[in-house]
This record gives sequence, C-alpha cells and structure tokens, in this order.
Amino acid sequence: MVRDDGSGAGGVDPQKLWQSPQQPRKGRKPAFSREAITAAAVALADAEGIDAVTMRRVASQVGAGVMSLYSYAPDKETLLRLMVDQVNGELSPPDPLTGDWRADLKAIAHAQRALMLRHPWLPAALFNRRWSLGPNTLAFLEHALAALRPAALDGGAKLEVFSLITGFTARLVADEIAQAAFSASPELAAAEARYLASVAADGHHPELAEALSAPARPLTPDATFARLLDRMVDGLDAGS
Amino acid sequence: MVRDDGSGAGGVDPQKLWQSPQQPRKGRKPAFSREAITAAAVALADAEGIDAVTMRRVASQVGAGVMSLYSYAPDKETLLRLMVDQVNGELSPPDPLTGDWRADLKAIAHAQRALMLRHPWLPAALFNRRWSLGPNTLAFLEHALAALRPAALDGGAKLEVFSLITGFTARLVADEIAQAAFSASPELAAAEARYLASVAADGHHPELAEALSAPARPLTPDATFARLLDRMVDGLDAGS
DNA sequence: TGCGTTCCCGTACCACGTACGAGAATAGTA
DNA sequence: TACTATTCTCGTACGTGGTACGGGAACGCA
Repeated sequence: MVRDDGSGAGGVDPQKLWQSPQQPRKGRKPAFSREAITAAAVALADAEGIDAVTMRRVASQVGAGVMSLYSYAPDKETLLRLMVDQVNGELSPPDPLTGDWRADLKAIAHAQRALMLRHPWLPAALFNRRWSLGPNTLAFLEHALAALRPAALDGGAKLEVFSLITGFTARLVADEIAQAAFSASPELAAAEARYLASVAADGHHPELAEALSAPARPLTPDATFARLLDRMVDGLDAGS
Repeated sequence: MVRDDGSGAGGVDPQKLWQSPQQPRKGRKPAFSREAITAAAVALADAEGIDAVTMRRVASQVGAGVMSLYSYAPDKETLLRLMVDQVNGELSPPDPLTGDWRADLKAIAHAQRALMLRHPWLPAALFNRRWSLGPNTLAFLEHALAALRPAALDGGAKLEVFSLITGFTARLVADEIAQAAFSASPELAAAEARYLASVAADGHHPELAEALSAPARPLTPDATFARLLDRMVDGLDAGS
C-alpha cells in the first residue's frame, strides 16, 4: 500500500537494503536480479504511470512469478525506493563544478528537473516517502555538497538547502505535469474555466476575479522554472 | 485508488461538486450529510493516518452502509478533496491584513503550517492532487491575494506566489512530521545512524562525512521554518 | 550420492474501491 | 386516501491489490 503521508517511517534497515553481502556460494542461482526487476518497474511507471506498477505486472514484465519478486525486495515500498535510487543514477556524471556555488546549485536543480520530466512519477515518489539514501542518491548528494562548499553554510544548512532545492523542483515539475495532463483534456479544462468564471462573477472574490482577468502571459514552464529558481537560490545567500 | 502522480487530472466537474443545487423537494430524505461524512473522514485521518480512511471505515464511523457514501461523493478521490476543503475552513477567519505584504504572507504561511501540523495527512494530500477550489479554499485564496495587493506583481504571479508558499510549507511540514515519526522509533533511528556512519567512513563521501560531523544544532522545527520562510519571502520581492 | 541451502512460484487470504439493483421512505397528484 | 415518481439506503458481489505460506526445484559441497 502506498504511504500517503510521512508516518510509518519506512521499515527496512538501510544496511540490509543497500549493503548486500555479495553472493553466497551455496544454493540455487538467482534467475533474475534486483536491477532488472527495478528497471522493469521504472519502465512500467514511465509508460503507464505509477499505478501501473503492481507486483503482478512487474513480475510478468520480467518473466517471473509474482512471489519471486519478494526474494529481491521485501515489499513493494522497498521496490519503490529502489526505483528512486536507480533513476537517480541518471544524474551521474554531473556537470563539473565551476566554483560559483549559486550557478552550480542551479545546474543541479535543472538536472533534477530534467530527470523528473523523464520520470513523471518521481516528484510524488520523493514527496511521499522519506529520503532513502541508496548509492546513486548518495553520489549525487555528495556532488551537491561539494557544490556548496564555497558557500558560508554549516553542514546541517547544506543538507537543508539540498532538500529545499529538491523539494522545490519536485513541486514545480509536479505542477507542470499536472497542468499538461489537464490541458490535454479540453472538456476538463473547459469545465474548470467555466467554474472559475462563475466564481469570479459571484462578487465574493474580487481579488481572484482581478487576478484571473489579467492577460495570460505566454510563459513556458522552462522560463517559469528558471525565473523562480533564480529567485530562490539568490535569496539563499543572505546571511543567517 | 490514491493517485500517486499528477496524471489523471481529476474527474469531477467542479460546478457539480461545489455548487449543489440545494435540496430538491421530492424523494426520501437524506439520513446523513456531506459535512458529517467528511468530518468523520478527517477525524479518522487525524487519528490513524490517511491509510485508515477507507470507505468501509468512514461509513461505519458515521453509522451508514458503505454504499451510502456514494450518494454524497461520487468516489473516494472526491471525498479526499472534500476533506482538504473542509480543513481549509479552519483558516477562517484569518488574521487581519497589516498592509505589509511580506509580513502578511508570512502570517499566512504560519497559519497553514499550524493547520498541517493539526492534520498531518494534509501536505501529502495537497501534493498528490490537483488544486481543488472548494469554497473554503477559495476564501483563503482570496485572502492571500488581498495580502499580495501591495506587491508589485501581476495576477498570474500572485497565484504563483501563493502556490509556491503553500508548497514550501507543505514540504517543510512533511519533513518535520516524518522526522518526528522517525525519531520516535529508537531502533529505526539507530539503524539509520549506523548506516550513515558506515557511509561516512567508506572514504567515498568526504563532503557528507564532514557535513554529518558538524555538531547538531539544537534548532526547533519552528525556528527552522521561520528562518527559511523569511529567506524565501524576502527573496521574492526582487523585481522580475 | 546425499544434504543443506537458496530460490521459484502456485495457491490462498484479506482488504480495498465500487457496480448493480432491490427495497424503503418521501412528496406531489388524483 | 391511494398511486406514482423520485430519492435515498445498503447487502451482495466482482475485480484487483499486497503478500503469507509452504512445497518443490536447482545448486554447492561433503
């Protein structure tokens, strides 16, 4: 079951998860691999959305029985964490650092945004579960911390900034994706527009009416993201 | 099924949902009410988490049969939207505006944070679904737009700022809640600490090792939120 | 060859959202 | 007062989901 809030606090010991004790020599040889299973799950999520990622469908995609998956991940929640870490691997190798930490931070955010657009389920997957620091995620975090080295921030603040930028990016990309899906359905968009028009006309929401009556700026999502990111990053270096 | 990404774009016409055509005079009288059902769902989510909100449990809580709920909400997704709008009603009446839009915006964010702490499922509920503008949400949005009136922003930018502040608050509160749940389990926290220590000691993550070795600042979540909020809001007024 | 170990996966259970449709309650009409 | 149309209630049932259980198959080693 997909956790919808922050409670529950994840259940698997990270050492058991990420630091596998290599192959023992005895017993039947594994017919599949954690990587292949995770890749199949990612492909499914990319193609049909996160709801398509069920244990049955992932299993059939890799040619395994359903319960075989449980030899590679103790539960579905863990499989989702593996998915997140696997796609984070696409962030390597990152752009080399320039020494300008603001510019480097922006480059990091842009790379994350591109990743999230490639895997539209990623923003929600990040929001819904606690950070799970697999090897790829750790590598990228390490890179981000290196980028922040010239900034006058202590360790905790650096981690905070990284989390903030990631969350900011996830939110904007989620909006962007939702907006795209929404606009793709003319009837839904029309219904929404009709509703907003009736609200604006009811006399109880003058500010909203005015905000909606402003001419829609033809800004691309890219421009909006870049502009807000600049604001946010430039606002970060005001001394504590 | 809980939507986990932004796709799917919600399915109910907002006019049908929010602008009910009052009571028709004919037919059997309703035994329950949308408000009571929503309140029961909210109470359940507050007490046991969002996963406890199932149609069966909500129904038994209000003393109804399961299928009776479908006379008041066409599906579970809609019930979740009703929940969000109902708790947004707790934001009224808001603090009066001072005319200092930055201060007013901060007050708005603090009110939202308090609401989210009271209803820990709210951040994820907001993140996972598209904005659903029920009457209470609209009233609060109207208030926020009024607060932004003195700012030199066009209509679209005001809406953007509101969305940004809400998302920022949701993210920090989600972290805060997750952290609290995590710390509440000594064994989980210990396992994580052990894992991080081993990562820091592996020699491949010097920046992370340094960041973690910094003495933990004894900052309260309140202070952290206030500090980051100040940075963010003060960074907003740099001209576009 | 046998044994211990590891992995594969068919079957089964329970919980979920919700479609269907029969029955009960109500208001308007004759 | 009957009749009827309308509106709501809710028991049953279906399909799908995660996953516990446990028997059997494949492998390394003695």
